[in-house]
Amino acid sequence: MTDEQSSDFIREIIEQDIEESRYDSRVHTRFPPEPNGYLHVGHAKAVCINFGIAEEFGGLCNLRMDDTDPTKEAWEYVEAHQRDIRWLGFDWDDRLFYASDYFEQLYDWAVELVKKGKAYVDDLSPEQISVYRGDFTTPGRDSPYRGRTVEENLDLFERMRAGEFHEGERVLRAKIDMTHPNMNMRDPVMYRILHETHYKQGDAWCIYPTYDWAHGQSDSIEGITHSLCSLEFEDHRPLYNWFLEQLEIYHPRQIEFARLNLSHTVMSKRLLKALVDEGYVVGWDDPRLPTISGMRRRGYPPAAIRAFCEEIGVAKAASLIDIDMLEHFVRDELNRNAPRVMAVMEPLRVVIENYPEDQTEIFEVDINPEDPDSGTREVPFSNVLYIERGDFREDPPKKFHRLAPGREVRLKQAYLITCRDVVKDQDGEIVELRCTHDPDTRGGVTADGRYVRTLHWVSAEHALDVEVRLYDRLFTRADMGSIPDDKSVVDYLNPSSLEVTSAMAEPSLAAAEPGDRFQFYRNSYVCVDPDSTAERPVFNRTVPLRSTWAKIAEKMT
RNA sequence: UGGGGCGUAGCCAAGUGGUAAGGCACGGGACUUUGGAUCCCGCAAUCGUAGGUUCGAAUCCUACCGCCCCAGCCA
Repeated sequence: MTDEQSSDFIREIIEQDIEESRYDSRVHTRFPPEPNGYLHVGHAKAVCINFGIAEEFGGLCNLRMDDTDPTKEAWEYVEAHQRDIRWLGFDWDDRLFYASDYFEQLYDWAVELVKKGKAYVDDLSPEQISVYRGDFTTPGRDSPYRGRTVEENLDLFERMRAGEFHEGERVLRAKIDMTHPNMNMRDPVMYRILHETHYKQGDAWCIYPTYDWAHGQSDSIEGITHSLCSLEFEDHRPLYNWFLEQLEIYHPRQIEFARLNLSHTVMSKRLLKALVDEGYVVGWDDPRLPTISGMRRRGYPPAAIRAFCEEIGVAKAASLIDIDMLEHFVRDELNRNAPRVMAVMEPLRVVIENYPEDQTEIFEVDINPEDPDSGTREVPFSNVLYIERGDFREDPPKKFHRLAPGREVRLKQAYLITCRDVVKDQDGEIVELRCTHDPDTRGGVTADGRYVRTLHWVSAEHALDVEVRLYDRLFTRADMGSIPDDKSVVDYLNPSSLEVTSAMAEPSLAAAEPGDRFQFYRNSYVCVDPDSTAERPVFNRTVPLRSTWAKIAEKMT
């Protein structure tokens, strides 16, 4: 966003256009979602491209709802889209538009095409239209209604609008070429009859323009210079050009780029909606979903998503990006900004034998060692503590450098302690460690500079019992776009994509608010969930910290 | 099969006739009050294949192969 010199083929085209004073050197883009579901990372990429390019070239980017299908759209989605795009860090000022607000203009233009003999009302059924269209190898045939007079077409089209016909009874079609090798040019449907209430236009209309008829003209109306869209619209470009030429109106330039595919997840609104509707996840904002709202709830910072979108680039090759890449940017951002806090996931009781039983010390612990200006927080210390069970081994393997009988470790910014004894229950289970602390190491400082590992800890009596939701990838398969025909995405759901557990956390966390992000020291980045209450704080694991120890341990087994 | 696109390391991706950037992942080391971070170093590409043009080709030409999209009154 600052000194980016990174470019791509789209930016190059735009630079070229500016140089040639095309569109008076203006740059005006738009992000045109349909309000029929929630936005996901794939949309985030498009948002970053459209808003980002406008920003870079000193231009503007509109937000436009492409709302031409009343059967699928709703205000809920319009609102969610705005919330999500703002959260991502972009702003459209007062330029929120709706394709449905152009319905009247679109209708007038359709009438104009009818008058020019370039559009006609067809009485064929949907099935017949499909048959008449032919296929890849067979040219289409003209509809028997293709030869209607302008007067007849005008009359019929008016009556379509007036509501005289049933759904599916007639459509308005562009009269282009039924034998065209590009299927989109075989007299595409411009209007269909839908006796449906539109979430925004109410019952004002019973004929609705198709996307193909509405999209190009909407861009034209808004004076868009560069209509950036995904690859699948490449073959629609000739059609959009045809409409614009027939209408002799302002002509934006369309450029297509590859949409984003992420490993271990799905990116189609249809599949996401199915997962939500069928209860495989808790909602559109389930932290396991790649939706913007899901990532927000999971704890992904918007800056990380933006950095990710910048890094993956813009190209035309179909790609599948490893989710590790996204997580890298999440960690990168959180490492620099997330306050550190101590929470013990699997508590092992530690008693400091030479520390006064009735004493409590308050230590000032760094909020974020990465950020010298972040200050400190207060953490209470007492003679009974919890440390991570995995930080102790009775019989430590070769490369294990943490606590073990007779060994010394540092408790983060508190004291160095040495393990003196191991207490077990009847089953031989370790239930407690008896340790001593070195009073000369207050704050974790050693006079002789001896090197010991540092552990996180929490005072038992002050600890907060919190819920922690551990998330993992939603699907076990990397490429969900190429599953076998006899399988469904549900077959690849990761059974352990969510595991609910608890932790003993330092008391400062009692003040945490939903949406607050932290690093559970040495463990994970987390984010307070909206389900959180004062009685029961709930944390979502955004992403675990990387761990070379985990790799070593894995190799040893 | 007709049309439209795309093929550069495990995954993204620069490169636009002068001898293959960068990021992710991975491996090693230094440092460390996070086995994190940081810093070094390493890693891997006969540039889909085969021909051709050229002093010189990932870049130009030809053929072939592979992958993606299109036969909604969805967007």
